[in-house]
Formats: sequence, C-alpha cells, structure tokens
Amino acid sequence: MGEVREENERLKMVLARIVKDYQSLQTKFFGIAQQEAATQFADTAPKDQEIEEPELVSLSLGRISTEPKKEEKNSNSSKCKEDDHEGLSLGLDCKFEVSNPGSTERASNPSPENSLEEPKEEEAGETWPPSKFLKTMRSGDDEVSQQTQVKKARVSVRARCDTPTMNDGCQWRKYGQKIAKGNPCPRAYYRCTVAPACPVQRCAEDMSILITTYEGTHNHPLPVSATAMASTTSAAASMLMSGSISSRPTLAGASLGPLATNTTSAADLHGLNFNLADNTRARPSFYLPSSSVSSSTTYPTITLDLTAPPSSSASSSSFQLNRLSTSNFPAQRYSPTSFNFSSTESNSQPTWGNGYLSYGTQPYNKNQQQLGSLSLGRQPQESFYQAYMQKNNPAAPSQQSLTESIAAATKAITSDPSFRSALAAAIASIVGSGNSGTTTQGNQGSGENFGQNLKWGEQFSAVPPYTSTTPNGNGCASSFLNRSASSNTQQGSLMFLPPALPFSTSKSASASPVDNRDHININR
DNA sequence: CGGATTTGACCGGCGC
DNA sequence: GCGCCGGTCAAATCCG
Repeated sequence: MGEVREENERLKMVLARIVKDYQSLQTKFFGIAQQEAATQFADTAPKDQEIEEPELVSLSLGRISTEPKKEEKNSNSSKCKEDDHEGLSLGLDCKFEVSNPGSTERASNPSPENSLEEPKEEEAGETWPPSKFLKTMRSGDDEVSQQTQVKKARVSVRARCDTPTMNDGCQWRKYGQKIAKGNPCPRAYYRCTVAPACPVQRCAEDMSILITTYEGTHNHPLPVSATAMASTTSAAASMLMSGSISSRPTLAGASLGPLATNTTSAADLHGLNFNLADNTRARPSFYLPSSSVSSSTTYPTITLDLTAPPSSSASSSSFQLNRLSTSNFPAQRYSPTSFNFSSTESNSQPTWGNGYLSYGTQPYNKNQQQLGSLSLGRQPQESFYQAYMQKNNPAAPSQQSLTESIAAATKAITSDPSFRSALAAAIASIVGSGNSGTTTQGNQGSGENFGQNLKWGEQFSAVPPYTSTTPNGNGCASSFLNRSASSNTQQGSLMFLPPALPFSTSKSASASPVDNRDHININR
C-alpha cells in the first residue's frame, strides 16, 4: 500500500504537469484557431472566446492524457496505471472540464480518482460528479465524500437489436437476471470482463427494443470497436452530470418556455434533427417520460434512444436530443436526459436522408424564420466551412476528391451501426458543453452557448478531419461534427448544417429512409 | 475442463 | 418494523 501510494503521488505530479502542458498548448491552439475564425466572422461574440476553452477540452475525450503521456517515461507499473487512466480519462476529462465552463482553473490533479488501489476509489472516480462537488472533491481529496456525494451517472441506450445483448465491442459477463416488476421482460446484469476491476456494468432488458444501461467508465483500454459506445456513454454521462445539473436544477414540469412543445415535434422535422429542448434558454424543456429506463431512484440517467419511434411524418429520420425529466431524481438534482437517435428504419440503421442537420429546438422552417435576421442561411455556412477547411487544412484534398471520399466514408458510416454511437458521443459532448455553460441573457444565452459549442467544433476541425476515422466510425462522427459545428459561430443559430457533409440537403420529405440513405449526396 | 450462463438466495435501500 | 424490490452473489448447470 505504501508503495502504491507513493507511486500514486508520483503519478499525480506527472499528471498535473501533463495537464498543465496540455492546457498551455490548448490555449495556444485555441488562440490560433480563434484568429482564423475571426477572420471569417469578425462579428463573433467575444463571449464565445471566454467559454470556448473548456468546451474544446470537453471534446478531447480521452485524448488529454494519451498524447502527452507518451513523452513520459515511467516504470512498467506506472505505465500500466496510466493505461488504466487512459480508459478513465474518457470520462474524467469530460467530467472535469465540462462541468466548469469559463473556469480556467482546471482540475490540476485528477489522478486521485484514478488511483486504482481500491475499487471504491475507482467507482468514485469514474462517475461524473455534479460540478458542485468537484471543487470539494478536488481540494479536499476527500474520497469519503466522493463516495457519499457522488452519484453514478448512468447512460441508457435504447436500440432495436436482434441479439440479446448489444454488440458494443466490449466483453460482458452476465452475472444476474431479474424479472423487473411491471416488466415482463427480464433484466439481465452484465459486467465488463475486459478488466477485473472495471466498474462498468450494464443491465439490459431484452425486448423488441433492447435497453442497455451503462454504469461507470471503463478503467482499462478498450478495443477499438468498443470505443464508440464508451465515448457515447462517457460523453452522455458528462453531459448529464455537468450540464443539466450545475446550471439548471429545474423541477420536472417546470416552466418550459415557448420551445417546450418542440421536444415532441422533432419527428416532424426534416431530415436529421438534433433537437435539443433547452438550447435557446437556460431552462431545459422537461417532461416526464412515459417509461423511464432508469430503475434506480438515486442515479442520474441519460438515455440514448437509438430506436425508431413510430412517426407519421414524412421525415426520413430524426435525430433528437430530448431532455427528459423523471421522477426518479428525488432532489431534482439530476435530470435524466434522453437522446433520441432515431430513424424510421426498423433495424435502426442510421438513415441520414434529407440531410438537414438541425441542432435546435425548433423545426427547420421555424429556425429559418427566426434565424433569418442572423443571416445564417445554409449557403453562407457552407461557404464558410469550406473556406475555413481549406484554409486550415491546406494539405486537405481538393474539394472534389474530398467529397468523393466523404461519400465513400458516409456509406460506410451509415452502414455501420456504431456510427450512431460515435455521433452520439460527439453530440453529447456538444450538448454537455452547452449545458455546462452559464447561460444568461434570455434567448441570446443559448445562442451563445451554441456558438461556443460550435466553436469547439471549429477548434477540432483543425485536426485533419478525414484522417481520424476509425473502423467504428468514431472519427467520422468527429469530423462530421467538426464540420457541422464549424458552420456556426454566431449567436442565435439553432441549426447548423454540415456544409461539406455528404448528406443531401434536399428538402424533400417524401423519400423513404432507405432511399435517402442511397441518396446521400455531397453537395459541394 | 474452463469459462459463461442460469437461477435461487441473500442483502440493503426505500416506502409505507 | 416490515415488506417490496433492485441488485448481487454463488452454486449449479451449460457449452464449446
């Protein structure tokens, strides 16, 4: 124990140094990218700059520790630990940085939670604590308080799945099964078997729709095929734990604002919709879900819905980010959030049909109307993105070849179920960042938030966007979001279109999902 | 034979 | 205090 503790201290110091270095690099990079953006949009709100940094960080799920660490020379044992930490960082990075927007003071020493001496510590570290607790956790290093105060964030994934378990790339061992009351379908309990002490569990209810609830964060390196879901759950949990809690302890059923009804109208949107209920206001749109996945009364739960809800509308697919609130949060501290990544395809293959990627609370048309004054038409966004990408990626392929590669990638992506997961991860990161922001100024606040979020994408777009693809589509989602996000640096825009995206921008809402998928176009 | 799954018992939290 | 219920344990069983 003494040795371990000593090594832990050493690792703490190393990690603190790494974090510091990373911060400085990040700041530099951020400034450069910001200048680039400013040249395109001189009217970018200065507020964006203030809050961008944490969101940029938030996107770097798991990256913070990996790159700088390679420079560090450690003993084998410490290396082993750091490997573990890499797995942890997925959640931890999210947790620490998202939840403290605007605060330049990062967690200087996230390692205490990473010390894997005891499962208890692990568990406490892998959860995403409310930002309220972060400072006390950080400062006091009080693990007892962590264990008592921190609630586990759960990420629930709903998906249509033929198999009894979701093929998320991880190895799971079933350790129990229960017939939940009121549910004819059994609930199975699984543990991650990749690492003995991995706290990630999941329970699944095998119905026509498989509901998988993840708990915790892997404390070990994950196979590539599992990173998508891990990223998804981590980001979603970070969103849940940071954003919806710190800024809005809103009661369920509270005043929803004018956008509340849009949470249920997402299916009517054209194409691909990111329908976040609370993005134009500090207050989320809450409603009680008819059937909460969460079985716990104490854990905040976020739901990623990959199912295809029956939609009478002609929209080919919808991508909803609906905030939910359930009664299973006693103190109303945690508001479960539901991501609805839905399509009309029964096999839940993603269909990116009409290609409208809106990230807002309102239907596209509405957005258009409201955003008209902002001169945020699609074309300007696209042009901006293209210019930006070309400017920032001189080595990038020509637009045509780029679009071709995008087309190919898109086909691969859309045929890969894990892409949804990766996309979910990235989206959740965005949402989490936005939520973590201190939104003010009424309607404009959210716009700023979105600007921040999108800035974040901008920053990331400096990374070669098409080279980061992974077999599971993670990188694709990343670049997708980069591009999507980069299209909007202005306030008030609730919708951003991926300018160079391979998704068709056709407004046609009559095409079938399959058709849409086949018709994925590269417009410019 | 070893690992995974099944399944009944057990435990602890929570509500009444 | 008691019972319900979700979650876990561990022996039995299954399976490759």
